[in-house]
Amino acid sequence: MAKPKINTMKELSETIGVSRPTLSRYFRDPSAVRPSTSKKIQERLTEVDYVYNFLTTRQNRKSTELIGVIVPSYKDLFFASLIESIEQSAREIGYMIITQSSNGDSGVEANAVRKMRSMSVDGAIVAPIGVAADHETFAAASEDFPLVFVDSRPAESMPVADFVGTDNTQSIGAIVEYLCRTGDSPVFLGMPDLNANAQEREEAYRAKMLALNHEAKAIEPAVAGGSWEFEAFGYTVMDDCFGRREFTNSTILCANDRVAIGAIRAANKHGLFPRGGIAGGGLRIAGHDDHPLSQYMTPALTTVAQDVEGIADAAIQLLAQRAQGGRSAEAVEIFLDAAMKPRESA
Amino acid sequence: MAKPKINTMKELSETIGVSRPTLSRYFRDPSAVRPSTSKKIQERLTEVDYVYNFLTTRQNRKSTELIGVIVPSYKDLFFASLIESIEQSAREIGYMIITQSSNGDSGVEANAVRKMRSMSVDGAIVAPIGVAADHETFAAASEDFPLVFVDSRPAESMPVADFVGTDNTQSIGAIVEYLCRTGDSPVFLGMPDLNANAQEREEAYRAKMLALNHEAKAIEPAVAGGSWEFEAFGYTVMDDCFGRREFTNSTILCANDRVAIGAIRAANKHGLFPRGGIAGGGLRIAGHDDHPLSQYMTPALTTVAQDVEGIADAAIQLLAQRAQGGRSAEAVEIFLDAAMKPRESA
DNA sequence: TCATAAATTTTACACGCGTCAAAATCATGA
DNA sequence: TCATGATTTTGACGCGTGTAAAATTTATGA
Repeated sequence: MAKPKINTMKELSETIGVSRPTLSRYFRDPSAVRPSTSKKIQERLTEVDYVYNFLTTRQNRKSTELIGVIVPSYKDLFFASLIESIEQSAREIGYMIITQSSNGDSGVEANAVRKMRSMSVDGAIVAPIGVAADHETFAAASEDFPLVFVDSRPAESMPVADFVGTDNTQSIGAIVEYLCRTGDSPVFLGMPDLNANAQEREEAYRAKMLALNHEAKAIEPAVAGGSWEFEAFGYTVMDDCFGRREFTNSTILCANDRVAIGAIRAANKHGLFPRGGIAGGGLRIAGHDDHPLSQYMTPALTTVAQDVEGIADAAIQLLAQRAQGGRSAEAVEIFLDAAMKPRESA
Repeated sequence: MAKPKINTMKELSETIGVSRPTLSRYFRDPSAVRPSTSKKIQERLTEVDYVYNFLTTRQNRKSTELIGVIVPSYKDLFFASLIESIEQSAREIGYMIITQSSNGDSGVEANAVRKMRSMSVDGAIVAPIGVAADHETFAAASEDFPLVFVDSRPAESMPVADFVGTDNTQSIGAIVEYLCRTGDSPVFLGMPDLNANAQEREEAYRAKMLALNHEAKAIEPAVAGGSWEFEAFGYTVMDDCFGRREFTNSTILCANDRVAIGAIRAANKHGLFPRGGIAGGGLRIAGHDDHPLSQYMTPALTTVAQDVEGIADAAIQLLAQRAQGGRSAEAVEIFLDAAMKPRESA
């Protein structure tokens, strides 16, 4: 009972009985043709199986309505959430996203950017590797289409590098303030130095500690963590510390939730969390991001929630503006606030 | 110090000093032109900034070297792992993947399939919603290109529906056998009835229990779980049970790790896991999939690991074969084994 | 009813690249 | 040096669709 398959617009125009360009106009805007024609097309369309050819339609349009998205990894629920939100926001304005993972590798990232160029995307949203990124590739790309960085900024600045992300000063400030208010002042456990957030968050921590008149202290990882396996990093570093009975009674602020999840695992292995929940004093662990699973940890992870939807939305909006309004304006940087999520772990 | 920007192949051919078709041949196969010409092109190419036009090149090739991937959600590390592996495997054979999330909605899924058709992909890998899928859309798509289902099969069968996934009978069988051997026989906690795995795994559980001469028992969820928020489902159901002091001493086999993570959280909330780890008797919880975070739970989750890379690889290979060898052959179904991951929780 | 303006449809060409047949170039041996 | 065959390059056309300009139809008003 399959409908007859129509492959080209020309075929379709013949079976419907209008000229091909009329069809083209109809697809772009059904109200751009005479109502009677529009109705006729609409009716016949339900009786056949026709799908437009994406490649050829985009070839000739000024806009491809494609948006490129590049993230360091899919296997990170923060980025996964971001992609899902971006896809959502894009869908709403009729855009399609092309996603590529850079696998934490600047070479792969550069290839991904080049692929975006080859696909003539209208714009790209990039969560950059950060360290050792290929700036020339980014610069060349930003000649072709607007580029919006999210989550973190590349190490060196770009020509017109728009950015949308969380205000680390605000988010880290909020949780440092919370931790100081509710118990011991925190020590900081960073994350592998892979993007700007690693440093920015540590600096934000130090600044807030200074402002609150506490001494800042960062845990020096015994292992050199150059990988994106944050949980393993957090676990290994803290397992090592706890094994030496260091920090077993501290408040530990982790640079992100994935590190914190590893740290919690280490703490539980060493039996450092009392059964009845945290009861003033003792080990506390806090994170950053509000990773979807952080509330399922035991103890449930206290953290600050990034406004993922807000970031996705702002990035898409920014891209849309750039696409229309010309590219001359200054670089825009949008910093969104994060919200405290006090739970059990601190 | 930016290299001069070249937009079209024609421009490029003029600046290099060869004809455009020669360039075309060079890009398809550098050895297809005279060595001296090849060398000349190669050298000049490093001095300019030229990116091929993806849309137009694919328009005229017999193969677009595009593979569509549709998953129910990005925010599920199993699917995220799958996508990452597929992207990897595809990259190795020079293919690019186009990913779309169906958001657990069959309407969105159907749109995604149509988008794949419009993009003239060479094939598509689909982790289907399963229940209430739009079969007509799938059937129409499979006329255009080979379709491989992964993870689960759609409720009704397709014309030629290739499938690659885990052998639930083997995987569930293995963990049921393990659980029975090491302690009490398990009760089964399913997952929301969203795809074929939900039922298949319960049936596999019942079959194995029967074979081992144990009585099968499934926990009846008090809540109707129709969403993909598996952790919330597992938590809610078990929190309810534990609140009534039911199953507090049982061995619970969950249909997947995300459900198990929720269940573990509930158990910890009710203080059901002894501090020193599981010591014969008492509550045990096991999962299925080997979710990347399952080893960071407390207790670390005992589970069976799906061979994600194997699935991705097999799916890509299958697609490649179908693309070359014609579409006449029978439907292929590949079932991969899963590997026991005994950890602390059972 | 007819001229004229407004709206719609069609004709014709463009887009950037793949590809084939024909032309040009090259290497080889007498 | 020249004819011959092999290889490489080029000219020309096609892909499916967008789009501007021309042609046609429809609507308006006297």
